[in-house]
Amino acid sequence: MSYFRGIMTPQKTFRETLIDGETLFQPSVSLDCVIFGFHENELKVLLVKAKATDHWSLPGGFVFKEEDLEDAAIRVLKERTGLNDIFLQQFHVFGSAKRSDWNVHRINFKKDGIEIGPDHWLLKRFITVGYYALVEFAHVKPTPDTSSEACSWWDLNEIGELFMDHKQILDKALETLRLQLNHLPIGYNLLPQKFTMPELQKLYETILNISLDRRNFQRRMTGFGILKKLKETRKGGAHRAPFLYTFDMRKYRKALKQGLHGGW
Amino acid sequence: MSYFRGIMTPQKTFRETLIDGETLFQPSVSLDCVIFGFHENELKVLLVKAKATDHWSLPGGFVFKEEDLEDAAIRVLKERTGLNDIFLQQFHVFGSAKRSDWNVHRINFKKDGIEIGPDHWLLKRFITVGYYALVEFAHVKPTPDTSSEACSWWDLNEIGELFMDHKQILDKALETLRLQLNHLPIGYNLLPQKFTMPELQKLYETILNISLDRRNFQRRMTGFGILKKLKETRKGGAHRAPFLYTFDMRKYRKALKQGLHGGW
DNA sequence: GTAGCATTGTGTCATAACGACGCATTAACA
DNA sequence: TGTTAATGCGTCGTTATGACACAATGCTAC
Repeated sequence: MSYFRGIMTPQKTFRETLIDGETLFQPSVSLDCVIFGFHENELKVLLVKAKATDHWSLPGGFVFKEEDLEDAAIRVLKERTGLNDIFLQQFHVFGSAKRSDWNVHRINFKKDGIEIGPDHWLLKRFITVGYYALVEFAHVKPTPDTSSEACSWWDLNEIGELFMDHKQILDKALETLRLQLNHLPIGYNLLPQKFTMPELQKLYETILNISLDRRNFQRRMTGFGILKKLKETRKGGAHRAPFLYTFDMRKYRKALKQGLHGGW
Repeated sequence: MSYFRGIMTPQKTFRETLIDGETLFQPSVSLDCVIFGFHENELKVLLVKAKATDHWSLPGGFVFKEEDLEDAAIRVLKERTGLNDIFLQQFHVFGSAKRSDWNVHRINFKKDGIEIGPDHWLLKRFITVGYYALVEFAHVKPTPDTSSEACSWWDLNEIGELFMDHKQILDKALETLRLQLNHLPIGYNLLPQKFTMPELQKLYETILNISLDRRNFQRRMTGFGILKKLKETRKGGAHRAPFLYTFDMRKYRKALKQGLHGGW
């Protein structure tokens, strides 16, 4: 977690929260969100850039004293994306005693004209809970908080070094996504309502990082019986217009309980 | 987590730890272990019974200020089982704000002649990290700590109500075990070095809670190429002596990377 | 000892799933 | 209107799966 993302209540400024944090938040615990979207046939991740840091980081936050951990994650997502009802999965806890060099934070704060003492709550050790979220790209309005320079989508392949251990957290999220692809409605949550078979295939290929045979993919997906083929096609592409599909959620959920059998 | 299991250092008594806890441990964070074993063709779980509680609970503990979360789990496991090098997997964080009614704890402590104030660190809110462990049943020496009445194996089917939300934690551990059966060396860690095909099958059947065809099971398992068939048989049973097998760890690990393909 | 019995070892067969690939169709563009 | 490139739809041989038959073996009971 970046040390000052998503930690503000709507009523309080960043500076106030920095002082009050110890009374507001559950100590020791933070959370970080890996927010996935799918756009232009690429998997994207929403990152934020704090003013005082050199690197981009995952949007994160802390847990209010009386707040459920999961509600805190929902709150952070709402703040950064503007969305409610986000598909959210906890995937790992990062609890190394030396996840971060907190001294860096003091220096960064100082650069920003903020002095914090060595016993400040923000400099204490935090164990962070990783959540990943799947969102419909087009519905998201990336929203930086007032302490951020930026909040924007990054192509998965273009992400370099991240703040603290955030790259590891991201990698673990991707690994989890892969393992859960046959057990959770991942396609449903990343794609728009209507989508084409090539789009669905590209999503699978991106997540699994493999390439698949177009025709076999189609046979298998339709074989699951979780798709409804529409009579519309997606015109405007340079070639033959592919048919649009939607998920048949009843059958999709039913199939996922068993896990979508077979390979990949 | 039971509120006073596994929180003692070797040097300190329970009562001392109760006082020092706030300075020793990372606040807000606890961990609970679901320790699985396999014995007499049944899946077992190691539970502890605290003197002051009415219910059995999962062995758990807290995290020292400078200790990695994972090391804390390893420490708890070592204390309860006597084992090093335990197969350990983090599976979920339980972060509901109202996981427990801490008032119950005060009453229980009082029964035991221990008075703690309303601001005592043990009565604060804890977010607990669930770990499951797989151990070789025969190697374990269940060891209660000095504040426990008992520490012993329970058959999975005979476990009734547990302390706080520990039943939910156990259920989630089982669910995770099921999902990871084809991706982690679960058989290897639960079974003794040498085992028979019927034993391996029973393990699968117990974890997945289904029954499988004996002959198809054997074909599939041998088909993976992860087993070495020995020339010995397990004599002493009432009928034909089954052959013994061991895992071919090289091939096992290699196969798990892809996931053991196919059904179940 | 030996017959009975329950369990394990091994194999068969039809069916379904899978991987690799061919060819016709169609929308945009030149 | 022909070219191009992506999509729709189908084939074929191989492999994996589910269901089941029968022989082999080690204890037990007489």
